[in-house]
Amino acid sequence: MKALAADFYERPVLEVARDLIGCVVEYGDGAGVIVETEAYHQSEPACHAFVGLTPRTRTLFGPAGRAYLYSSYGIHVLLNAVCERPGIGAAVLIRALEPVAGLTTMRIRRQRARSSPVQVARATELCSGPGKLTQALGIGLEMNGSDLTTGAVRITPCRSGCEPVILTAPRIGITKAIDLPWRFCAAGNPNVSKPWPQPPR
DNA sequence: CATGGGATTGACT
DNA sequence: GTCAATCCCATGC
Repeated sequence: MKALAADFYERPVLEVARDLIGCVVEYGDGAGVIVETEAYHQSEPACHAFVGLTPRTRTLFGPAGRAYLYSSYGIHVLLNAVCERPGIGAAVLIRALEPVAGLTTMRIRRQRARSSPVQVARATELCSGPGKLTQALGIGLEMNGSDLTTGAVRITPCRSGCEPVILTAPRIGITKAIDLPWRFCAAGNPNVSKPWPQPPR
């Protein structure tokens, strides 16, 4: 399957975040369907680009369709897709995947960092979080700035006819701009990270 | 150069 | 529910 092209990413970040649900992240032998995303934009303080152009945010302000990778809490690597025009700092955080290929390798990678192998037995525990999925796929900081449209980390389109029902909710794990409903989840998918979004009643 | 705060996870009470 | 691990990098002196 052909990777999504740059014009897919060169749109308002909220649209891209929603449209990425159902698309597939591929790297090496591993792959997973995106089931959870969050949008970040330079206009709001939770976004790294809010502080302007620095060495850290260079990728964020670059061309759309690149991977923005950074280290969180010094332990985890988080994968984002850069969006909008160059000069605009915006990206979609990929928060969770439904594993579809390379599960054996994912289990080995995830098990390495754990004292207990119990949790990695479940497929739904392999990529149910932004730090987990990069570890499961083996994506490291060295991929920062790489091109998602032509590079080793690829994102391919949602299979037509398989578009999931999407839930919108406030972003999680942040302390600023916590009110913005910029989190998108595939409704009812068990691979979504906790806390699960409140379903509409 | 020193300091402090995370877009998290997993272990433990 | 609480809490620590661990490091990048923005900020300030």
